[in-house]
Amino acid sequence: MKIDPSSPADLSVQIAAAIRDAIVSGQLIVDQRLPSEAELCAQFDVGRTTVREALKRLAAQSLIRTQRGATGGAFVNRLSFEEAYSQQITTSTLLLSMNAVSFETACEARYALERACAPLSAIRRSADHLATMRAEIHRQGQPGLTDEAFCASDVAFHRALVDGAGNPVMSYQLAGAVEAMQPLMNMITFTARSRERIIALHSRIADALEAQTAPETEAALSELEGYTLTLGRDVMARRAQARAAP
Amino acid sequence: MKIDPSSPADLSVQIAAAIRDAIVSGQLIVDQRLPSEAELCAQFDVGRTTVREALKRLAAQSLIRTQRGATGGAFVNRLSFEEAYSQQITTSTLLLSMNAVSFETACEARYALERACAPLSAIRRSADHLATMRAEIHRQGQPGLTDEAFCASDVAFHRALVDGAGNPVMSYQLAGAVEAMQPLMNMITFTARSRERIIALHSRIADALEAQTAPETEAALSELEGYTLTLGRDVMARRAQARAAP
DNA sequence: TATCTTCATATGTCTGACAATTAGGATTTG
DNA sequence: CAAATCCTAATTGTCAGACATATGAAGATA
Repeated sequence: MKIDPSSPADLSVQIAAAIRDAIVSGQLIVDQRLPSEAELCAQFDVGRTTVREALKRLAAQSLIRTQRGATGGAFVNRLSFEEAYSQQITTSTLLLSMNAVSFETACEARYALERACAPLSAIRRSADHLATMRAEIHRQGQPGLTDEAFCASDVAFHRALVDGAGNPVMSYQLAGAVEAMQPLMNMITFTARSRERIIALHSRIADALEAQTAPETEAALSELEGYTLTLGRDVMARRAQARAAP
Repeated sequence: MKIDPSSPADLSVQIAAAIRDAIVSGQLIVDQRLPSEAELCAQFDVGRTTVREALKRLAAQSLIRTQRGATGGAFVNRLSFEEAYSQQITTSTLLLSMNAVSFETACEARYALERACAPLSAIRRSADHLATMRAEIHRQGQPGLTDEAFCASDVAFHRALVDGAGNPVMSYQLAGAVEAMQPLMNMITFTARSRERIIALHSRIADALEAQTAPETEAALSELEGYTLTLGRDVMARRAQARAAP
């Protein structure tokens, strides 16, 4: 692990990159302790501030964790699925909010990915997953439910569908789609949507999964996509109209 | 934006979280300049070290960028698709290498997601995408190609398929699947695979996309999945045998 | 043996200093 | 006057040293 003090890049960036490479390439393995800050200072011939900033960069990416005290230090962190989920959700949320992604594009991606779970979920969904879905459907039907709560329940429903596929890698990959895009869509469509219709489609999905019929699940998801898309376009059109004649 | 000095959490973590929240919630918008380090020190009533570590954490997540000089400072960064791609690839790679994900699980997720692109790609793939795929197929057939180069070409081929869907959100979501899992699979199967067979399947996929027939594309992908799975199992079995009788 | 104390070690934070970079204004020069 | 140059102020990057805080381990004590 070496750095170039004459490089224009910040030293802390270079040090972080060097350590990251060592982790990714397997030179440093999970739970292994990194040298102490003082040792890293000596190794890279830099001040402690610089080493610390490099370590904070890595900590921000969940690559390491630090512990204070006598036997403390920085340790290579086992990246858990949970941490990866939440990172993906933040990244997806920002990506969508900062890049002018059209409603159509986000909607298309979200449902295409979710349909990919349908065949697996139809085979593997457990009673637990079905129970979660039914419970969320029931909650969605309760009068007086706020829009926020309905949206959260909506996310939980789709989450159960995705998790039903019993593939943690897919659940991770879809975290962004479900937990970042769904709220975004809800935010756009909540004024216009019919809860009844959504609940009916959710029920159809749950029924299809219970019957383990993948094509029907996919069909219901496609219909939900179509409905969401129509809603989105309606809202957009209304907004454009409002802007044109205020 | 407030922090709690009596909290057990590190101050720099709290400050980073406060600023992150402000960005995600839209209080700070893209390209907006954050207060200078000195101002942030005063605002949070902490030392400059602490503020700087917080800013480095955010920089590591591409949430801000910093610039030196008179009109410099920290600015809210527009998270580009490219940055998001590379973050996803690193995360996916680590997630797979650190969490004992079975070959079957990774393979299943990867092809399920890629099949989700097939219908869109069959409709939208441009001549460019087809040309890329054909070029990669040609390269894959050249004798003397190293395993690394074959793997890279393999990734490029699948990447073109995914990009052919013309949906940047899907391309982003699939970056991890293609660029992290594909190399992993190649690493496992390269000793046993038949390049001819893979090339034949790639050609079948390219033909199907050229003819814009989604089902045939999906079928070819499924066959590729099946072949990859068989290979993986063979290799695993051979390894187990080698361990049992060395 | 069980509990308490002390200590060494490590990270977390603060202060002050200086270096490096950069934009913009002031000054000099043709 | 215009252009080039220099100067200056603002800002981040790095460093050194100090102290605060947390924590495990060894030693002292009941």
